[in-house]
Amino acid sequence: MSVPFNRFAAFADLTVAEQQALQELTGGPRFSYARGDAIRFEQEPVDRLYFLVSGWALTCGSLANGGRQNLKIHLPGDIMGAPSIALERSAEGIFAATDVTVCVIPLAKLSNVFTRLPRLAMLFFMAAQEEWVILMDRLLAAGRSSAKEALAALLIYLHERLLSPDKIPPSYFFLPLSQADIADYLGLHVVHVGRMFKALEDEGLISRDIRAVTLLDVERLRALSGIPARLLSRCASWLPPEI
Amino acid sequence: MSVPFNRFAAFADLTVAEQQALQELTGGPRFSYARGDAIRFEQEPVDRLYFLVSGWALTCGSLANGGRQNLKIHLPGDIMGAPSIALERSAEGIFAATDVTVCVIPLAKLSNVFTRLPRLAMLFFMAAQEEWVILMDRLLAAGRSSAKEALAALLIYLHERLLSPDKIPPSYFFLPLSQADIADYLGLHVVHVGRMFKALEDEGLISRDIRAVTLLDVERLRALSGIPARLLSRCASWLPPEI
DNA sequence: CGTGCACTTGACAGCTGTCAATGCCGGTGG
DNA sequence: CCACCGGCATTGACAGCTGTCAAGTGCACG
Repeated sequence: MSVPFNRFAAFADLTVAEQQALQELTGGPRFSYARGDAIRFEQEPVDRLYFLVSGWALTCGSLANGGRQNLKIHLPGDIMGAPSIALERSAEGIFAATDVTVCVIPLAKLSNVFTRLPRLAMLFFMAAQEEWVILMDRLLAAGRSSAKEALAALLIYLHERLLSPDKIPPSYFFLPLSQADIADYLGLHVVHVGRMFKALEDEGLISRDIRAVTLLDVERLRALSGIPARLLSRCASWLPPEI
Repeated sequence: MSVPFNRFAAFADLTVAEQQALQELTGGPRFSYARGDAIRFEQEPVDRLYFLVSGWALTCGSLANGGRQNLKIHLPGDIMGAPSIALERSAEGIFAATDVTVCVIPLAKLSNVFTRLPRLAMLFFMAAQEEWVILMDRLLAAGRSSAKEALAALLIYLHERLLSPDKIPPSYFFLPLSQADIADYLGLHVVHVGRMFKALEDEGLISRDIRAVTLLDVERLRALSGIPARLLSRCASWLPPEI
């Protein structure tokens, strides 16, 4: 069972050679981690990427004063660890939010793809830019929204990401993150995350189960978050030619 | 007079072909904008990048509730507008913080570089990842720091960026941003930015002039910010071969 | 049945937002 | 040369959101 690179297919229909190259990148041996384990710490030397095969993972940064923040929630099919390839030592740690399986991608293999398949290289570049936009929306939510709006933005974001594999929006979805995880994601404190969950529930926007949530009014939640829906570029005319 | 791509040279020594390609990318006609002008609005179609030849510019995002945030401060030599190449319509606006000169880079030219020069393509990819790390540090500063710490982080960031061209740290530097600009950058409000400037001044960490600032104790400011210094990867062994 | 983790609730403090008034400075026009 | 004006920075008072601390509940697990 292989996990698709949904992200790249969103930008363009992949050629056979490109699909094969991605298969090869993510075809290496699998490694398992238990919930809470570190997949990579901060300040480690950088020589690889990680492909998340199953489970949820968190990319996490920390501050000298002890503050930490979850920067990205990874779902199966995500590539992890890319931001640090520009650095001597990794800036972000990667942790298993549930039990996970990952596959290691040596950076030399990535270079090989850039050399052989320019169009795929451009898709990697575009995916990196998309990540910047996602983080930009995070910064907007953190800096210019209330805690409740930021939580709404997180729920909408997860809703959209979980929607993509089969195009059926699961307004009920599994949410294996603890409130502490979410607090670290939103830059809030655990107690306040609990208050905001309760506020959204009291307003009839969501309902909650054990480690799961139902969005009762997606559009009202989206409006509350204030983040516009982003439409990905598809088959741009300026992409490098297929090989 | 040409403005160098300092960023790429930081990752590897460029070949003649790579230098020529960059010259060509940034060799197009210049356009001038006055302080405050929009270079590109949000929600515009995306078919180009911008190269900042002179002056300071701001990349800015906005929220449905009217909140806006400056996401990136651009100095001469920066490429602007890249994040939106993954999108149908631009997510970020670009504005002139001072009078500026820019050069337009059609995306087709960028694709051409990816096709011809895989190693340079990888350097573009690494630069994109570096931008993510910078934004990640922003998010840490916004979410897990006090307003004073976040302002210290901004001053340290500018100090390091202004240092790079000639390696002489100008602890006194020109700061052409208004307090309103800085408030939008930090996710604070103008009045509070003024309070924090005054606090840093009262503590002997900085002194201020008209649109300029002096860092009186860089190391204490850095410690206050809590952001570690990042060491860029240089001449990584896994880079694609030179052409 | 005891332990530990996660979540909930309440009270209170503090940081930051908000509003309003003032002052400074440069530019403009008479 | 002087008066006026707009943009920007400063200051003060106050409110509100979020942080902080502490205690209590419920559930999973051994």
